[in-house]
Amino acid sequence: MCYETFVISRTSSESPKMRRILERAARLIFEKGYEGTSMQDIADACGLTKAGLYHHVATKEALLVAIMEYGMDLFEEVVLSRVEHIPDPLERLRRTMACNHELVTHDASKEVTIILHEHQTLTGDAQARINGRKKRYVRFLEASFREAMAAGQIRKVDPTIASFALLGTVLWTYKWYRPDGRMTPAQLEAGMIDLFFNGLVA
Amino acid sequence: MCYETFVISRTSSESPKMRRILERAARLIFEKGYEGTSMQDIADACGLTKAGLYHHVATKEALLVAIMEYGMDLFEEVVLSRVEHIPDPLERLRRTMACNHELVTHDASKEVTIILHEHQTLTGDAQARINGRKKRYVRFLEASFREAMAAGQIRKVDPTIASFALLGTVLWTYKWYRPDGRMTPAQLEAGMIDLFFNGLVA
Amino acid sequence: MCYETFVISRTSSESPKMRRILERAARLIFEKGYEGTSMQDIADACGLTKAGLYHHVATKEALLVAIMEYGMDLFEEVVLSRVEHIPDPLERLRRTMACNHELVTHDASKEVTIILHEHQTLTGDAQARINGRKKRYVRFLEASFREAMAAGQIRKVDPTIASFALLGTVLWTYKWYRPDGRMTPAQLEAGMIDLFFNGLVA
Amino acid sequence: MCYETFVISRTSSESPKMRRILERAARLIFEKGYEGTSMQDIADACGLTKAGLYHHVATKEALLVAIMEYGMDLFEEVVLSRVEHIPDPLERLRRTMACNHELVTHDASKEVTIILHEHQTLTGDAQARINGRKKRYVRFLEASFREAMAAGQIRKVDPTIASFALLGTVLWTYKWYRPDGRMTPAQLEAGMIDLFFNGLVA
DNA sequence: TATGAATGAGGGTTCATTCAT
DNA sequence: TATGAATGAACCCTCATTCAT
Repeated sequence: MCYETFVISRTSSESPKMRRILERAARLIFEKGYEGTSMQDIADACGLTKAGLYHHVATKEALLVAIMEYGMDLFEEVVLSRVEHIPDPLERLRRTMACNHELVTHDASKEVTIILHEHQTLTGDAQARINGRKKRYVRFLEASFREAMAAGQIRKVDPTIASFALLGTVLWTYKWYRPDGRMTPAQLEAGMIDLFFNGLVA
Repeated sequence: MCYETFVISRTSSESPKMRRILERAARLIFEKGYEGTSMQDIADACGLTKAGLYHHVATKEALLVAIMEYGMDLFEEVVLSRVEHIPDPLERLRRTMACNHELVTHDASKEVTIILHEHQTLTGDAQARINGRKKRYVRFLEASFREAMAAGQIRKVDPTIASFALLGTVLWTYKWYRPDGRMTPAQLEAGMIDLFFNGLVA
Repeated sequence: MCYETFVISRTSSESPKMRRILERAARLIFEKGYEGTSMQDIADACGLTKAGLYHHVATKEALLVAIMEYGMDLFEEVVLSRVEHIPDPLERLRRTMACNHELVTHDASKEVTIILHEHQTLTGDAQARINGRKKRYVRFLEASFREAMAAGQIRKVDPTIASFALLGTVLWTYKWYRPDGRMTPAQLEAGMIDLFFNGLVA
Repeated sequence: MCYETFVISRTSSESPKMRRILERAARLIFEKGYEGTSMQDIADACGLTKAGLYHHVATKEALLVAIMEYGMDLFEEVVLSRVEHIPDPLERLRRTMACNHELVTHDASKEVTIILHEHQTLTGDAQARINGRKKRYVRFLEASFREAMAAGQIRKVDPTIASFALLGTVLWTYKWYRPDGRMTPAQLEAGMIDLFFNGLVA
C-alpha cells in the first residue's frame, strides 16, 4: 500500500521556552492575522521585550515559518500518523476527514488554521518548504482515492479533484465555524462526512 | 418559491473614476493582501497622489468595504440573478455551484476572492454589513436545499451543513487554483459538481 | 590640450528646501560621521519629523549620495572650472592645489570633507558613480602633469604617483587642520604648494 | 640629537588570547568601520559569545583604544625604533617615509589604517591619549627637519608644514591603494619619496 | 479636484551591555 | 572563564491620514 511511504518527519524539537513563544504567537496571529500582529504584540504576550523576543526568533517571517512547520507536524501527527495504517482505503479517507475536522474545530490547533489562512503570506524558500509538505499530504489523499477505486469501493473520479473537494468540504469550516454555534462539532463532522461520501441524491 | 425573496440590491452606483480605483485597488489587495497593500501602492496604481486618492476614498477601511460590497454585488449579479429564477431546485443548486466556480476561477473577479480571503479583516459595522449579505446568500442555499428535499429530489440532510459543504467544495479552490494548472476550469467545475451531488460511493 | 575634455556636469539642481536639508545633514555627518549620525538627528536639525524628512529623502544612503554628488559638483565648480582654462600646465596644477586647499580648509564645504572621509561607506552603484567622478578628476591631474613634462617644465615623473602625491599633500589636511591653529590657511597653502613643487633639497 | 627623546613605551603586553581578539577585531573594523562593526561580529570572528568577549574587553570603545594603542606601538616599533638612530637627518626622514609607506600598504597592519581612518571616532581622554602619541610622532619629524636644515641639507621650510606634507604624501595612500593595482608597493614608495624630497621642477 | 508637505504612531530589527548561572 | 537570556535605547523606515494651497 503506497500510503505507507508517507513517513512522518518531526521538524520542531525546540526548547519549552521556544514552544511557549510559538504558542502565544500562534494565538495572536490566529486572531489578528500575520500582518496585523506586531512583534511587540507577540513580545508582550510572552512577557518579553521586543529585543528579548529576538533572542529566540531571528525574524518575524522565521517565526511564521516555525509556526507553520509546527502546524504541519501537528497535521502529520494528528491526522496522518493515526490514519495511514488503516488498511481499508475508504475507511482511511473517512478517518482522515474526521481528523481534519477535529483539527480545524479544536481550539488548541491554531497553527493549522494559520497554515490554511496565510497560504500566500510566505514567499521564496519558506513558501516552497511548506508547500512541499502540503503536496505530500495531497498525494497521500490521491493515493487513497486510487486505492479505493481499484478496490471497487468508490466510482471512478479524478483523484486530484476528489482530494481538493474533500479538503474544501472539511477545511472551509475554519472560515465560519464558531464554538458557540448551533451545531456541535460532532454533528458537523458526521454531516460533512456523510455528505461527501454518500452525496446528495438518493 | 421562497428564494424569490432574495432580492438584489445594487450598492455601488459610483462614478467610472471610482470604479477604476476599486478595480486597481482590488487587484493589489488580491495580490498582496489588505494589510500588505498601502494607500501609496493604490494611489500609484491609479495614477493619483495619496492625497488625490483620499478625495475619492474616505479611509482605507472604507475602500475595503467598497470592494467587498462590489464583490457582493458581483456575487448577486453573476450568481443569484442568473439562478434564482430556475424553477427546479436541484438544477438551481447545480447552477449556483457552477457560477460560484466561475467567479472564483475567473481572473476578472478579484473582489470575490478578497471577500473570501479577508473574511476577518473588517470589524464592527462594516463586518456586520458584509456578513449580513453573506448570510442572505447562505439562506438562499438552505432554502433551495429544503425545496429539493421537499420535492424528493435529494435525501434528507441538514440544509446548513449542505450549504457550507457546497460552498467549501467550490470556494476552497481560491486557495490552490492556478490558471496554468493541469486541469481546465471546465473540467474542474464538472468534477466538483459531480462529486458534490452524486457522492463517491457507487 | 586634453584637459579641456573634462567638462563639468552639474548634478544637483534641487529645490531650496532640499538644499537646506543637504546642508544641515552635511554638517552633522561632517561632525559625527555617517554611521554616527541618525536620521532623527538630521530631521531635528532641519526642524522636521523623521517622517517629514523622508518626504524629501528616500533613504539615508540616498542622502549621503546626494551630499557627495553635491560635493563633487563643488569640486568641479570651485576647482576644475576655475582652473581648466589656465594655459600653462604648471600654473594650472599650482592653482588646482590652491583651490583644493581652500576647499578643505573652508568651513562652508563640509560636503567635500565627507567625500574624502567616507570614501568606503557607499557600496555598489552609488560607490561606483562617485568613484567615477573622482577618477575623472585624477585623470585631469595626470593629463596636466604630462603636459608639463612635455613642455619641459617639470622633470620626468610618473603622472599617477604625482597626482596622488599632490592630492595627499593637500587633502591630508582635513585630518588635522583646525581653524584656530597656529598658521593661517594662506600660510599653509603657500607652504604646501612650495614644498610640493620645489621639493626639499636646495 | 633630540629625536632620541622619543622613547617608545610599549602599551600592550596582553595575553595571546587578547592579542588574537585585537587582531580579529582590527580586521573587521578595518573592513567595515568602527560604527559598522558590532560586538556580535567581533565575538563571532573570535569564536566567542558576546558575553565571553566582554570578559576580555570592557567596552567597545576600550577595544578601539586597545587597537589604536597597538597600532601606535606598531608605528613606534616599525618606524621610530628603526629610524631614530640614523645619524643623518635627511636619510632618517627618507627611511621614515619608507617605513610609513610599508606600514600603510602592508596587509598585516590593519591597526595603523584604523588609527588613520578613525581619527575622530574617539572622544575625551581616549582621544587625547592617542593624539598625544601622534603629536610626539609629529614632533620627531619636525625635529628631524630642523636638524636637516641646520645641517644645510635642505632649504629653509616650516618644519610643521613639512611634517604634515610628508605624512600626507605617504599616508593618503590608505585611501586608494589596492594590492592588485598597476604599481608595486616598491615602485610607489620610490616614486613618493623621490617626489617629496626632490620636488617636481627640474 | 488635486497636490506637496507634513506628522504621530508604529513597523521590524539591531545594538552595546548586563547578569544569573 | 564562559554563556544564554534579557533589556532599554535607538535604528531606519513606512503607515494612514491631514491640510494649506
